[in-house]
Amino acid sequence: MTIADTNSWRGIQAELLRRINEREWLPGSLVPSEADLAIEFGCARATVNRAMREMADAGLLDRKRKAGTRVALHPTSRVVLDIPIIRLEVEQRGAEWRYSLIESSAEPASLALTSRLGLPRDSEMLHVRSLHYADNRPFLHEDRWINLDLLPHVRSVDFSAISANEWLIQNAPYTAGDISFSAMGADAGLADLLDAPEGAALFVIDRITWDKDRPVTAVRLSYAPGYRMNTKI
Amino acid sequence: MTIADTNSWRGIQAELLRRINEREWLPGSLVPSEADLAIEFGCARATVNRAMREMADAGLLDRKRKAGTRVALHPTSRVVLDIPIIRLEVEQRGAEWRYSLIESSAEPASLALTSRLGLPRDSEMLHVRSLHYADNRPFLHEDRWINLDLLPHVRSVDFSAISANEWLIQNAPYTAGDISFSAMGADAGLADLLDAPEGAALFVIDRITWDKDRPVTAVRLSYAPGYRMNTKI
DNA sequence: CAGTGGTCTAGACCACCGC
DNA sequence: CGGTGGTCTAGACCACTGC
Repeated sequence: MTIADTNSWRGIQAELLRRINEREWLPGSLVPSEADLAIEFGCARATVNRAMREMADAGLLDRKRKAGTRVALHPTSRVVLDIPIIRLEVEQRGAEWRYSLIESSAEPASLALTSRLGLPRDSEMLHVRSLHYADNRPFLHEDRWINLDLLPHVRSVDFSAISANEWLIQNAPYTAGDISFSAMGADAGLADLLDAPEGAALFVIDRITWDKDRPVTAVRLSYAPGYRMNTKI
Repeated sequence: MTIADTNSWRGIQAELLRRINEREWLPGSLVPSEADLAIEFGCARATVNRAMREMADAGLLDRKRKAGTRVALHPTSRVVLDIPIIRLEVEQRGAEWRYSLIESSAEPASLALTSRLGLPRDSEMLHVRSLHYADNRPFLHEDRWINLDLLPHVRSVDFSAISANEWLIQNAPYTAGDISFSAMGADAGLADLLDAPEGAALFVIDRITWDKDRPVTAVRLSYAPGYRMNTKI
């Protein structure tokens, strides 16, 4: 009974998921050791490990050496978001992408920004603001600051021909990033640009990327009203 | 040269990441086969596979049998969000969590909802609305519909003693879910509940969970203004 | 100390698919 | 056909940690 269809790691994982979902293994309870499960399923321990490691990564199992493996008490759902290049995001929605540069100029960055990035105060950064359109309707406003120390040659890039979003992804690798999602009311300027009423609720993504502790770019994406970011668990 | 610090899979992965980040391997280019890399690093092929599989999962590499492994052309950044129980989310912020039930009653669900869930029209569902507080200030409004066909005994649960959020996580397993994030202006009712001005921009999470194609629950979480959801890449 | 998970190995077979 | 990644095995050593 409860024989996995196959003794592949996927089959074993499915069986383990079933036991958790059907409350055969209760939250918080200790589950058999890898070695025991390997015997039960008639496979190598590495195969059981492969199945269980993913479940532990996903937060479904808590594993500790010597203490063994337990079914997680508070299974936090883990959501994976893919954040593509904006052009591709628009095109994947079946819309025509268009892009328009508003402003690109080197300016001293605000104290709030430089301190957040760990740069000297009054550092000069390249400030690029642009609008992305989907089928000729404003889709999002991209407000970006680029670290000129790290990318000096960015001064000569023509951001009316390629979006900063796309240029950076192709030319400025990063090793880490902070992202936050929030909602914000549109101020007068944004409302005008996005063709929305002032105060309209906008979905906002703030992102800072780093290349080994050196900041690359800080960007705020403000989506036109009605935008939804969808995914599955 | 370019010797990995160790021949552990993490060391190898770090070295591969370095080669990609430093443009030693260009986007779109073919990288050596697992077997060749195993020889180069002096380790087993499985160890190289372990390192590369994660990078492929993360979208950094494109792998195909026979065709080999290439550096991804459009590295879409993949973001992982952990969505915990609301009580824990509040407590992790160092605030005191409090909860208050607004309403819990069985009602026929709207046509929009039943069709979305694939239930017969006018199906009766349990409608639970409640407020979560952080340090006595409104934190979020939870507006939930629960499938009474799937969970008939939920009628007798006292949702003034335990939040629907927490009860469901502990008692109603699911196998899949759809999530969407958006921004919404507060209507009069929400504004009043969340102690916010009418029209204030709210961060909203809509989630539907399924247990093998049967809907479990649909919920909308409307966060009080100022909420940010943070994560790292 | 001893049991558990974390990792690595050397080898093997297979599925896929470009050639 | 043959090269590549996907997976599985049997075994091994080790790190961690509860007892």
